Amino acid sequence: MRRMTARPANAHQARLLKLLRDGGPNSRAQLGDQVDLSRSKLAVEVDRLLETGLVVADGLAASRGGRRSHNIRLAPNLRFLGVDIGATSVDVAITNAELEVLGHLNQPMDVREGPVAVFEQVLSLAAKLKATGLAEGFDGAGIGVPGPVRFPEGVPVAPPIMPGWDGFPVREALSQELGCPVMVDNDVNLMAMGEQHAGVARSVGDFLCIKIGTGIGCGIVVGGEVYRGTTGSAGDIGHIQAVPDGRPCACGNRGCLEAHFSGAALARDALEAARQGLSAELASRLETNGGLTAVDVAAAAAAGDATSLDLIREGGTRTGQVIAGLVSFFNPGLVVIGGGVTGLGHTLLAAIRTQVYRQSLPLATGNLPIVLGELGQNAGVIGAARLISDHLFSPA
Amino acid sequence: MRRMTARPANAHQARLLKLLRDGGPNSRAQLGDQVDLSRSKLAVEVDRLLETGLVVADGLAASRGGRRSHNIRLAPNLRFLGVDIGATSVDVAITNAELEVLGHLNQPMDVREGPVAVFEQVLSLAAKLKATGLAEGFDGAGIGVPGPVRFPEGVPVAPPIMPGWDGFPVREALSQELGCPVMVDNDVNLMAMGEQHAGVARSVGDFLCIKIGTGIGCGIVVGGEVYRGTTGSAGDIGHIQAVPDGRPCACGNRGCLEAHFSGAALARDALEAARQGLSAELASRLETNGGLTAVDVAAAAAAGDATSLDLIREGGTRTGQVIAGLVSFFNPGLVVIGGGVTGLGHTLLAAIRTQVYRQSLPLATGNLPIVLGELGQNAGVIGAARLISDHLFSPA
DNA sequence: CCGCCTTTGTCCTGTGAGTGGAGAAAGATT
DNA sequence: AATCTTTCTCCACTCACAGGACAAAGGCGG
Repeated sequence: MRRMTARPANAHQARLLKLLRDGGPNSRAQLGDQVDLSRSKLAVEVDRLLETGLVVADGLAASRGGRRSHNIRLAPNLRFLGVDIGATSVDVAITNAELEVLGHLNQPMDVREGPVAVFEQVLSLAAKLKATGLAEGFDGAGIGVPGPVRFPEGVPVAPPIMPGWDGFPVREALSQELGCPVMVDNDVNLMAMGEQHAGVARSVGDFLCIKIGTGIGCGIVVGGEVYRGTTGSAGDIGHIQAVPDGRPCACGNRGCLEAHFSGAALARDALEAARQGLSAELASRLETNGGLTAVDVAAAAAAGDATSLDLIREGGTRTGQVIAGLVSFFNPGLVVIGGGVTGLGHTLLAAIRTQVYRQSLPLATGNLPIVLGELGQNAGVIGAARLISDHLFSPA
Repeated sequence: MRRMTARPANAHQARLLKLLRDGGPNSRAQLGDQVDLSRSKLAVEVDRLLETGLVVADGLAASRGGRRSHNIRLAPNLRFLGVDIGATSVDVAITNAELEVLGHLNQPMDVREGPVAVFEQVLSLAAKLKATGLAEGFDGAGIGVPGPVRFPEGVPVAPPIMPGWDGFPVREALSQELGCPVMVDNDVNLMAMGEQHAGVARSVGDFLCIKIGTGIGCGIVVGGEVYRGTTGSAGDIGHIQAVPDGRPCACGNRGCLEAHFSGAALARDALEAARQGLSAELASRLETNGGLTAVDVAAAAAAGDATSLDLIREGGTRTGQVIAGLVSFFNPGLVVIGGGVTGLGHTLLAAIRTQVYRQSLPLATGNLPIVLGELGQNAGVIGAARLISDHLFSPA
């Protein structure tokens, strides 16, 4: 099947495509209300989009009191692939052009196996999704990796937790395999874009998106655009010092936030607590599973285990301390908390909120919502689809 | 005398005005090289600018191997007023349209006297400069105040150190008095704009500008534009916690950076040291002057006083700790240190650098210059002139 | 000093983007 | 059935802009 080849020829067409992506099928008249073009000009551009096949007619709209308008929508056969590579698992999803998730697969995996092994997994998951009839091919793919990325080239740079990925041409390689355009970004940035597109951060221009998973990272959105920093490492807050002379960290320093609270740190603390006999609940889980993860702590906390609740609260406080500093500095309109340990939920959120509101100045926190992300596992893949669609729906 | 009334009619004219502002007088041909317009179009726009009187002919340019081109420049009688209100002094300067400082006055003063008293001072200083024949009137004014500003309206909001200024219509009032357009911003943001326009930050897109004066603030520049945050309080880093359970701060918390290091904190520490007999140098200065300020500490340190050097080093370390966190988060291409205590100079800078390079990840610090601002007292007023010129040199 | 090349400035025409109005088409309202 | 709304199409007109022809002004070698 022939895939999307056309791109919008000008800014007007790009604008229209994004309106159709974000607002779904729409009548010509409604589009006219949103774009500030004369009717004649609009008709010309819409006709050209129809010619390219990016957009198709979709019946008649309901009347608004007069002649009914014609509906148009993005081509229903367009498909984007969203890939979210985490430290310990990978998510792959297929979306339509409106970025609705049509199918989603998740598989445990270790990034440290290296890019080749991981790519095999990703491609096999993509093939599995395709086999269900959801897609006949991909018009574009977005992919997130858990480390800094040189964005224009789509290449990871010096990623601490993914040895073997440094300099690997992710974009180039995946594009080759899939035969479609690919964009690469940091996983946290994609989560931020996901929540911005379809989650809690709709209509917020400046916000922070804290992702707490195996590590801790922060997506920064300035004026609706992801800010990546000079070398692509912006938002790397896991190694901000949270505790002076605190625990040694893999990075060589002491007291890094990530050493005190993250999925990995939480598992370690829980193991320690179980071994020391501080928590019967955790000890029994350790025995059953032969190991402990953040998920066990979440479950134990939900069952009322005091030790687990304390661990979560203390972690939330540490995280809150760091976030308080960022809030003073950045003055965001919203802070989103997401990532794997979101299962820790409201206990964590409450601890973070308490600390931030206590430590930041009222002017910055006065009207500052701190909320959990609402897309869960979908945030990353939706963000990935959004990334590539933004690229493809821009003038060439 | 008639003042500037015209504004650029379109983006091309705005572009040309800014080129002439930033690059000085220029030939039509050279402008053509920079703007990617056809010669005919360029000629039309330049002619229109000449008609408005914003730019004037300025003789013939040197030959580049053929017919000599005509020079043009911004009208030489255009004047901007730059005002930088600090906590303890006020700077007023007059610039031409190229933002060169033609005259500069500085006067000690206390913001806490309130807006009315301060405005009187500012207007009298402006009048004094005018009286020297530097200007016959002002085409625009920029003004910086030491606290958060609701930027679009030009009104201070909840400024901690300037009671009485909250909600005072600075923009409106000054515009009325001077009879010209006025823009208001935080003093730190203006310092950042100054260093960006004429100082160390030329050609850097993303950078931080730390101003250490009576308090501590940080100007944030993203993609060449000042970032002000959701409520205009971005960069307010003085109350980030630097020392857990540290000194009580005026804001009600403990351990704020500003409570441990700033002009005010340094003076307090020096006084304490002098009284306790820890430093003969400081004690003698105390006796002579009847009080101590950051300037005394700088002088004592320059004279080799160990206690003063220690105070500066410790302050630099604290500041460096906070900056390290910001660097990890923001990944800037440059960090500029400026403000009143820049007299502390390289001792301070060395301590900050040491701490930042020790605590941040190599990817963020790898190629990160940390330097002193090079404009000193001029940074704020140049930034102020830049602010209003950016406004006036944009299409209405 | 003279011819020739280069650069700059001016004039003019062609093109394509875009606007706005007239009127037709299609439906709602009474 | 008559009238009002809304939508769509068509067309003429304006405007921004490019690009070429040509003139003006200078440099340079003989």
